[in-house]
Amino acid sequence: MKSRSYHHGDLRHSLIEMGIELIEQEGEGALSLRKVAAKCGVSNAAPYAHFKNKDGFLIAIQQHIMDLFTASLEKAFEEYEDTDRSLPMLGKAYVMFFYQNPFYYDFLFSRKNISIKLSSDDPNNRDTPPLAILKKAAISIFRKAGSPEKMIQDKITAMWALVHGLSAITTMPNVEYDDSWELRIEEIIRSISIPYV
Amino acid sequence: MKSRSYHHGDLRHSLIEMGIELIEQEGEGALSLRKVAAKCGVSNAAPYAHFKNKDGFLIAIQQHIMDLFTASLEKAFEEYEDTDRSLPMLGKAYVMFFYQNPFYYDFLFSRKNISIKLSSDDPNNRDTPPLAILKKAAISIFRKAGSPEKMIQDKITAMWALVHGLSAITTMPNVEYDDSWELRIEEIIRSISIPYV
DNA sequence: ACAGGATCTTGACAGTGTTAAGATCGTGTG
DNA sequence: CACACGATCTTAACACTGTCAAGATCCTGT
Repeated sequence: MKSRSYHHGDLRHSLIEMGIELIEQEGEGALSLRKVAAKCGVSNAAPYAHFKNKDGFLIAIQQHIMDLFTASLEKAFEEYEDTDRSLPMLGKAYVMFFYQNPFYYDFLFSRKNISIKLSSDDPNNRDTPPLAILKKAAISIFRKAGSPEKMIQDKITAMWALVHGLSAITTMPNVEYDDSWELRIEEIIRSISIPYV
Repeated sequence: MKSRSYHHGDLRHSLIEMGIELIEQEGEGALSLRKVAAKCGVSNAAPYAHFKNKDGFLIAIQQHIMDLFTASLEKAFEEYEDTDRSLPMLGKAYVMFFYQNPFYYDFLFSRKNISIKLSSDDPNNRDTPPLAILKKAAISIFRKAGSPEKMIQDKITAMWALVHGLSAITTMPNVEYDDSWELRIEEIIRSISIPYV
């Protein structure tokens, strides 16, 4: 933590924080390793001691945002667990996380080449935490409602697509919303999920 | 069209085509104005006679892809007009367009700063053609089915979010699909839209 | 105490977007 | 038909970027 010594002390975290700050202020296009390094009072090549290259740095930021996303969904899951609103509220949390931080959505899903996976390709079907939480809640609800087992997969996918699509739409520039958008989100999700419950 | 003269003859179109080709071959990260110019046998600064800057070039590519998207939806709309499958099939066309060209999805929706709008912010509510077609078909179906007028807006948004979300999900890397994904798309859309029809 | 690894700096290179200045071409106007 | 003017293209340069090699500095375990 000493700031005047040769070694920074906490450079990795500082770089990530300053990187996010820079993107929020000037947009992702203005992000450069050199600028972030300068913001941390450190030289050009210093970041290369902590990240393989710029993509590695971006992936670290994505991971950081993904952790925030996970925490946000977990909180909503616990709050409404075993409630009749559990699924709509979880979906709303999914959408609101990005609605309130549009840059998070862009940054998490806009760079296909390096983006971390939401759904996994390993044979054990181990999804990323956010998706796993959503699926878990959905399965529970749909089973309880007596949905035919063979349709549950499609319903889960539909539920995921709905909230992900709402996230995409609500973070688009220049999309118009007549009413309070936040209130409508819950109704929209409910209008889809209710028939299943 | 003469290729050896000082003037290229059709540089603007060539740049766009070569740009798309380059992205498809080497990824969007490898796209540079200089490389595209070279591919067209033209010098560094030549593109600046046709586009204000790189963003202008990217916007032109987006516009080109948007035209393809519009044509694709219009075709599906005409094919299934006044059918009981019109809305699911239109939704499927929406998803399949991007599923079959994942790079189109990225390029159209991944760059918030410059992306052309799907929904418009002008008071006349004039949406972009693809969205307008989808809304038109949805309104017609929902009205015919006797949906309460004040819920139609939410249902349309849900429909849009569903197909847009499916597009996002199916173009993600490393998302696993057990069965033939194309067939499932129709069922997923139907499972949502049927209750309304 | 000190060797070795982690961290950081300096300096350099190739590639990029962009602009200014000027060369070449085509085309409408007299 | 001439020719001036605008559209198109080239050359040359600038600042900025990602990245790496070589070396300086610091920390930590033994």
